[in-house]
Amino acid sequence: MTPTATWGDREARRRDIMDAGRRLLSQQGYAALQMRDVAAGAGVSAGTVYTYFAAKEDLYAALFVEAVDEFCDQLEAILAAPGTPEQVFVQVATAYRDNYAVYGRDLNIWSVAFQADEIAEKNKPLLDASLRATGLAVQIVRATRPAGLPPEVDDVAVMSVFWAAITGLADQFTGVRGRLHDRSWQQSAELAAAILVGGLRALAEGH
Amino acid sequence: MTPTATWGDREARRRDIMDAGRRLLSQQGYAALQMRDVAAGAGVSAGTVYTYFAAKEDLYAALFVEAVDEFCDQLEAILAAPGTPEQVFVQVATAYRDNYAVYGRDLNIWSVAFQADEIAEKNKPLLDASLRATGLAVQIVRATRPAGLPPEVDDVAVMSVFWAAITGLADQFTGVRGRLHDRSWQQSAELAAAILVGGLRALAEGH
DNA sequence: ACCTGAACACCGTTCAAGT
DNA sequence: ACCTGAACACCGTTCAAGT
Repeated sequence: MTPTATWGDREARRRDIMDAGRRLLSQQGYAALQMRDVAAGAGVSAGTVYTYFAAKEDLYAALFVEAVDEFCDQLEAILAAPGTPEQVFVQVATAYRDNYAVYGRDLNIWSVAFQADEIAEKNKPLLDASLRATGLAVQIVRATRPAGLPPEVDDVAVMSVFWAAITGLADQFTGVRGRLHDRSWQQSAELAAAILVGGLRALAEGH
Repeated sequence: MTPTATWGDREARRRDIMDAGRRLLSQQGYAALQMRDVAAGAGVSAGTVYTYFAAKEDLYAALFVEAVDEFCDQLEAILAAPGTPEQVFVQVATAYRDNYAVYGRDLNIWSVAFQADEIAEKNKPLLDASLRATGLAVQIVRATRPAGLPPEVDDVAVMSVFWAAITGLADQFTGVRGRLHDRSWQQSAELAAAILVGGLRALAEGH
């Protein structure tokens, strides 16, 4: 993780900068992601960072895209070897929580990315990563949903509700509000899985 | 909402400052909550704000406590005239969403409040408001939960899962990610209610 | 006592000058 | 071309000086 780029090697330099940023962000949080420290960590001057990323926000977005892609890889692994719907829920939620701990608090970047009606060219990677994640989530729903659900309860609707529960759980356990009760992550995720999957099953059975 | 305090009236002055802060925060978001603008909005100089709130964070916390208290008032109204569990869920979620739109993105304040093992005296109002909200949420669960749940699925465990879904839904609809699908808030909240309440019922019936 | 506003500290960002 | 680092802009915060 020590900077390795030599003079003029823009590819390695960019990697050094992202490495330095990732280290600050994941170890000390967003407030510690300061451009002077990123520069120092990458072994360059402050001005140089700006020849690689036009703004701090762009550096953050690049790191976020990287994290979303890793999360997507985990989703693909889960999709490749699915267990029961309950097990899949807990696996997805756990994978998400680890990302959320680092990036969840500052999702404002999403609003930046989608602010313009036309997606700016530089935001394309962010959009692509987001679409990949959404597509995989829908596939997972499709692979695990019970038969017999009413037609208005389609894959996207189910995903939306399950996704809400997953992000909400991750928030409880990465923030400090988790301390308001003493259940473990595993217990909470399993209970959520039991309630959500059971509720979906009940809907399918026409209760 | 125009400043009204006269020289030396600390109570009215404090109200003017909070009014100015609340207006900036709710209309333009956290990034617009700048101390110089708060001061100007309250008709005082920048330095004066600091004789009422030791730091920007304390002003934010005071506004947040105010919002939590209003939310608690809404919870009490729901508790006083409960409908079906599904209806209660949608009512609570909707009340929460409106708060979340303004304060949800910057819940970091919670971590500040609970960081010390001993709660600092100045954070007591924040703690009190938080405990009031938690207590009401548990009461609502108690009033609406089905009979026959296994003993480990107690009120707090249920609240935790339902709360996760509510915060997650609010996040979907106040952020821009909501655009990833086109369901309305009402539709999404009702589906979540049907799944969660149905799942809890299934657990109680021993499925 | 209460209030002002210039000044300080900090951090994102720029740009003239170096190699 | 690539890189440096001093300088600028902005915003939270302080404090000597006013009333």
